[in-house]
Amino acid sequence: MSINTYNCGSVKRLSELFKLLSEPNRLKILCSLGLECRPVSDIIEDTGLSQTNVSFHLRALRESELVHPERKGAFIYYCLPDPELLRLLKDFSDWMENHGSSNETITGKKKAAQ
Amino acid sequence: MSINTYNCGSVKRLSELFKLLSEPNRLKILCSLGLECRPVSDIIEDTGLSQTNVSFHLRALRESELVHPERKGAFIYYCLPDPELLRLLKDFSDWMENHGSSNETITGKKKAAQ
DNA sequence: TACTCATATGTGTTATCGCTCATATGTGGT
DNA sequence: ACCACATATGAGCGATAACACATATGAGTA
Repeated sequence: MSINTYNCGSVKRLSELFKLLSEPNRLKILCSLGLECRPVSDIIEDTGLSQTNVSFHLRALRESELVHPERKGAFIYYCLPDPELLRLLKDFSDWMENHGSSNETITGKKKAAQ
Repeated sequence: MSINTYNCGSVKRLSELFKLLSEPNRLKILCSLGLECRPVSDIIEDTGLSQTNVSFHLRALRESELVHPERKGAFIYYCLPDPELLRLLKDFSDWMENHGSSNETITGKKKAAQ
């Protein structure tokens, strides 16, 4: 057992978290946010997504508290309440690179190495 | 920039990885695998999923090289080629706990464990 | 008050996903 | 060769997700 059984109790919640991160545009939004709080308009410009779409994804992120809104006048600034999340994303990203097996890529994009 | 811009180049691939992990049953399968190589029959018993369903998910995991099959007689053993993945999962799981915000739980369903 | 800008929300459409059923493939034993 | 068992695969169905459109809310300003 030990690490084998792993934390399978929280699989449900864990999968919900991953589901949130499994949407490229939502990831983009999180990345665009980075460590700063930014108004939606910035995110829109940054990601190139439609206003509706950004708002749509922000809702999902907000409801699971991955981001958190702050009014400032007419603008609403979104922040990552826990920037540690970025580190986790980076860990995964790095792992993917080294995983070497390489082409995760369903998209057919192949990369040289690390 | 720095961590802000993050690795937004590989957002696509990262999201694909997360999509794989966003399915509770796929997560269960990975957990059930743990560090050992195990035949499909074990996974089926362990997870309580149907044979077809397990096979279905194994295909997805296999095709992205998150697991890797090894024939042994009539049986096919599946392994995690890179157990580091389990650590990443654990990191996320831990983060979720501490994230405190608590109820990720979009479904509103609160669960102790099982 | 009315008008503008920033953002959110409800509805409907389309695509994708997870699952199951039935069946196929592959392996070992007789 | 046949049979039993382990696993994989393809087709089809129902649920859900992402998106756009139109519209609503809410803040600021005049």
